[in-house]
Amino acid sequence: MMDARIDEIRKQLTAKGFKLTAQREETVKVLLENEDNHLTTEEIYMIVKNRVAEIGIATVYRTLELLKELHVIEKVNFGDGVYRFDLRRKNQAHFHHHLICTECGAVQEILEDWLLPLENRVLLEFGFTVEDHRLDFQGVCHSCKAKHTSEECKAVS
Amino acid sequence: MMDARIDEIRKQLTAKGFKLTAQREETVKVLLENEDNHLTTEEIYMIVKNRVAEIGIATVYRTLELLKELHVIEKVNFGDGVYRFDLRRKNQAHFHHHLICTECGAVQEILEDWLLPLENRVLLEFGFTVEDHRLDFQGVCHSCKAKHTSEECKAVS
DNA sequence: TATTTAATGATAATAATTATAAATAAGAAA
DNA sequence: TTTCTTATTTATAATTATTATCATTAAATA
Repeated sequence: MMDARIDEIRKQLTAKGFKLTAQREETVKVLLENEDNHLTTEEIYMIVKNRVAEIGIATVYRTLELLKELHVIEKVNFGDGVYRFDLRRKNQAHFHHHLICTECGAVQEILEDWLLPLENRVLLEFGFTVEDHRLDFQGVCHSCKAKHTSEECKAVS
Repeated sequence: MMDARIDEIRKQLTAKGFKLTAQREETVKVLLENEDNHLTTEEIYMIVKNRVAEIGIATVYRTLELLKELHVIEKVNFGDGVYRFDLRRKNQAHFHHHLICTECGAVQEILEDWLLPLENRVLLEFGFTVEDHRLDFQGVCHSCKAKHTSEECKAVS
């Protein structure tokens, strides 16, 4: 299944005259293995370097930039000063939504697209044709709330 | 009206033991005068410097950080590598939505809050309590589309 | 007025990213 | 296969945005 995805990306690259080098392939693999995380360039570089020791960080930067151009990945910024990368899942045109916990920093994803009605409204009210979107919610996640209540219980007892 | 807004901010500051210095006041004024733009720290610094020549950029950074803490402004990142600042309008609890044109770069705002139903859904389905949100749409704005059609007309004639 | 504390400006330091240039690898042409 | 051309990489320098430091200044308080 991962091989199929890599082949697909190879085709996308060669179609535009690029090559899937060993460095690029390893970077793609790291992204595929971490589909649920949002890794920074640095983090991706560290993992890739363990496998292809002679890789330079500039190559990782370039590869990520290239994959972004091909819409294989998304470059996101949750406001903590670094860019993170997020694989666009197969058969999923839209960029998924995020629930960012302001207490523990956990990022949960909503895979379903909740914005189609709003995009229609944007077209009608503003004459703006939406090509992509981004929706993040900041707040307190389920487990942090659970932590609070248990702490309150302790405080009372 | 601007003075009233500044007074309000002064109160917020003094309530927390901070002062509204001349530098801070001038920075706030620039933000108020540019409510519809999303200025970078550098841009804000340049404008303020024209009025208070001896101000240093570190002060602008610090002031913006402080205003962010007080929820007077929002720090946003549209993915172009710099942070921009956006004044939270009076009587408007939520952070407004953005329509970002990928052709001309214009950023239009939706002031109305369209996300309340979705925030309720997030609570029900994920047990996640939303404190804030961010919604950006990328696409083609009305005037860029108009440009296209006129160019197509020229091409035909 | 003297004293304490907050805030500032100048500048150094850091962190992330991008540019450069020489070396290497890969594919196409001979 | 060998040569030629081009893409890609590595290592490193340069750049950019941001943060930290620290001496100085301004403001508030006793």
